[in-house]
Amino acid sequence: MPKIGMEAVRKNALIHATIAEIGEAGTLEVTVSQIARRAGMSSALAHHYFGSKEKMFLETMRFVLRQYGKAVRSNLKTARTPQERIRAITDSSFDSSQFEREVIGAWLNFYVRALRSDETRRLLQVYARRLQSNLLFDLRKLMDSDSAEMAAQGLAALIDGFYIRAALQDDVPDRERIKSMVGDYLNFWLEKVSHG
Amino acid sequence: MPKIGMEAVRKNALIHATIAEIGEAGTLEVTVSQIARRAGMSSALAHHYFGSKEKMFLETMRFVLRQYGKAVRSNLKTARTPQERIRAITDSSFDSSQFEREVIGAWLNFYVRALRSDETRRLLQVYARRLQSNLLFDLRKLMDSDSAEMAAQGLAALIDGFYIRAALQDDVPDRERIKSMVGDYLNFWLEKVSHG
Amino acid sequence: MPKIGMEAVRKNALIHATIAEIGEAGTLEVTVSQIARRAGMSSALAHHYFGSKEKMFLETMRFVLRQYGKAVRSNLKTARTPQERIRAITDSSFDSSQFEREVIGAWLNFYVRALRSDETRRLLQVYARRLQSNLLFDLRKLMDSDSAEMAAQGLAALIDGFYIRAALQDDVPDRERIKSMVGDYLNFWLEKVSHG
Amino acid sequence: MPKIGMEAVRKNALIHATIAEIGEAGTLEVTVSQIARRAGMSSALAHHYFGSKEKMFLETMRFVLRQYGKAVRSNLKTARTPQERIRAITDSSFDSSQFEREVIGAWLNFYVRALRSDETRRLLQVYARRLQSNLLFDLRKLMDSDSAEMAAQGLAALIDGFYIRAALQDDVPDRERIKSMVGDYLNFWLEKVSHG
DNA sequence: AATGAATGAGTTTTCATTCAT
DNA sequence: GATGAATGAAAACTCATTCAT
Repeated sequence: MPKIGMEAVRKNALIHATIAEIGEAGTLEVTVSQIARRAGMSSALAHHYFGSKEKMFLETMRFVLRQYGKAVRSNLKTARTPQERIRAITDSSFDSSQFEREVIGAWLNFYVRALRSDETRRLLQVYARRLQSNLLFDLRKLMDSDSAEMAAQGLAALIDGFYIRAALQDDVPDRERIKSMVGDYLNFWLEKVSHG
Repeated sequence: MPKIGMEAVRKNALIHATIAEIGEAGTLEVTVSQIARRAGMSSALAHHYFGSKEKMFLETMRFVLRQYGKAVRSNLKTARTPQERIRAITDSSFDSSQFEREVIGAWLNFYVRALRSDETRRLLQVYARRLQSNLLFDLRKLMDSDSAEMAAQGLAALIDGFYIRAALQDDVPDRERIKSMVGDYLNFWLEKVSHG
Repeated sequence: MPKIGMEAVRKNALIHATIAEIGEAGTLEVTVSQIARRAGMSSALAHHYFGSKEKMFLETMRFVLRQYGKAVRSNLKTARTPQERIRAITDSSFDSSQFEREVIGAWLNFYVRALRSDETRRLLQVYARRLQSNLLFDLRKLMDSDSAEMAAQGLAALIDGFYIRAALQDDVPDRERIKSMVGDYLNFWLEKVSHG
Repeated sequence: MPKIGMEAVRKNALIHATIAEIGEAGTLEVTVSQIARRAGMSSALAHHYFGSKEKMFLETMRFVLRQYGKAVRSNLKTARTPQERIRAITDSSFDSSQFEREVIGAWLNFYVRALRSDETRRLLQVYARRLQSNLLFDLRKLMDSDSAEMAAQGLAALIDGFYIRAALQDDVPDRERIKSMVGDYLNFWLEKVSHG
């Protein structure tokens, strides 16, 4: 077993600490010192590895997005029909790994940072578009292109909406309920295009 | 050039400057100085009138919520059937006054502040619940209570989702398109309960 | 009855408000605004009449010192023997008008201000010396000059000590007890010089 | 040029700078920046080490009280009789280390802060009571309990009075003179109870 | 590699003071 | 005479970042 370089270990620890700190502190205004302390090192070392707070947050974001990508790919493995594939994609946002308070906090953080950080926004959009095009690919097999476009937009909005409400409000349906409601929305579209 | 009755004028100017600054600067981390400068006064005066940054933001939030409440009430005036009333309520979020980039930025600011400020969260929840109960009141006339509950949750999530996407992404449907998609979602529910 | 000029009325109100504010707030860091509000006027008017906070405090100090002077003179009226005169002087510091929490607070304020304000220190010293020379005048009739000097110093220190302790500590003897202890101290000196 | 173990060094420097600044500047309204500059560092570092101005002042107070405690204990070492012990205690306040203008300024600062800071008052009272009970312990061996109580109160007031006068006035007896006058006061009491 | 030490730049907040009316 | 309006200057405090070791 090759010894893992300290760099990777440290960066990893900091990324997880960033997510944990945002989630636990319940605020996006976390300091580098807080994060570093949680990761068991000095803030100076955090800077040493990441160069800046901004870059550390970006790496954390990449990590979270990668996790999400993995969840999607994993769910897609057993999906056969287009419908199953769409469900696999939409369900991924509410997998337990994605739907933990901490991860939701991290996502919200990215959303807010994206308001002013070009790089954050770019990163977020790359993933958003990839998700959209995946959805579209399968939706188009089930309906006309215009409908597919709208269904994709609607699905994405519904997912984001449930996500943000989970972060900010109390009386929100649980994971399974949400998944089934998103599934219903997809069915609505399928029925609409078949009956219409 | 001091004049009488400036308090209302100044407070108003500061509230609008807060919204404008958040919207234009594209960040939620605005300082009192920035806002005061935009409103054409010193930061000391802003503190003089509001007491603290927190209170200034709370007042701004109340203003935005009041604006939203007005939009809802105005739209409800011509609504006759439950269906029309529901449409009136959901459409209000996408009225031009609500759907400007600056106002969306302000809303996002409140969402994020609600993460740690009890008073902000309370204020937001008061409005959210009022909205929910209004929707439920009319939805229950059209479907069973369980369905109404879910439809209300779904509508709220869809609205929030479109809202946040409008703030953060580029390729988002325009206002009218969104309104019609939210309307479609309502129709889905109405058909479901009538056919089911 | 000639109408008293507003200036005198206002100044008087501000001086009393200064004393009251220091006494009640229990701190020396009172603001001009607080004082002016208590006196029922704007802080701007306070500045109009006094020119500056410093000057307002100096006037207040003069007032308190004048009150003290009056108390001394009043007590001296009925005093016949040197001993009675000395008692009259020392007792004055503990007259009810002088020994109220508010007045003690004001005195303490002057002591502290005297640390950096030359004019305050000068004012305080003028009164202190006048008091000392009054005491000395009578003490010298009862003892040699050196003893008189020391007795005067000791009496003054004892008075100041009880005064500051009354402001800062809880378990301090009451007024009458203090008067009698100061009287005892004087008697000690008288006995010392007669027996020695 | 960072070195290890600087915390103790820096804190120490800041404590001494606090005392020096109060003493030399001749005012109690010293800023953290002034103190930090005198101690040769940035105000940020002062905050880093002490957390707040309040805490820095409290630490300084503890230091001064500790110094005073040391002086008392040192003086008590050679004291054999109750009378000698009392003298040892009362003399300690006028040891050169305690009676420097700067230290007196620091004490006065604490007195004033005690007006509003609960923790400061508590700290001050702890020491005051310890001193009182030490005095009482020995005084009771020499006189009845009531007299001992009064003698202790009188001694404390006399000490405080000389102390504050030394801080604020010019024509005050020197250290040795004061010590002997306090000693005289004790003797007065001893004679009183033996002759009375 | 790792960190304690250190700070500059910036944030909110306070307040004595000034001024037009 | 009186005040609301307004501000500059300064306060305490925070934090990302740098650096010597």
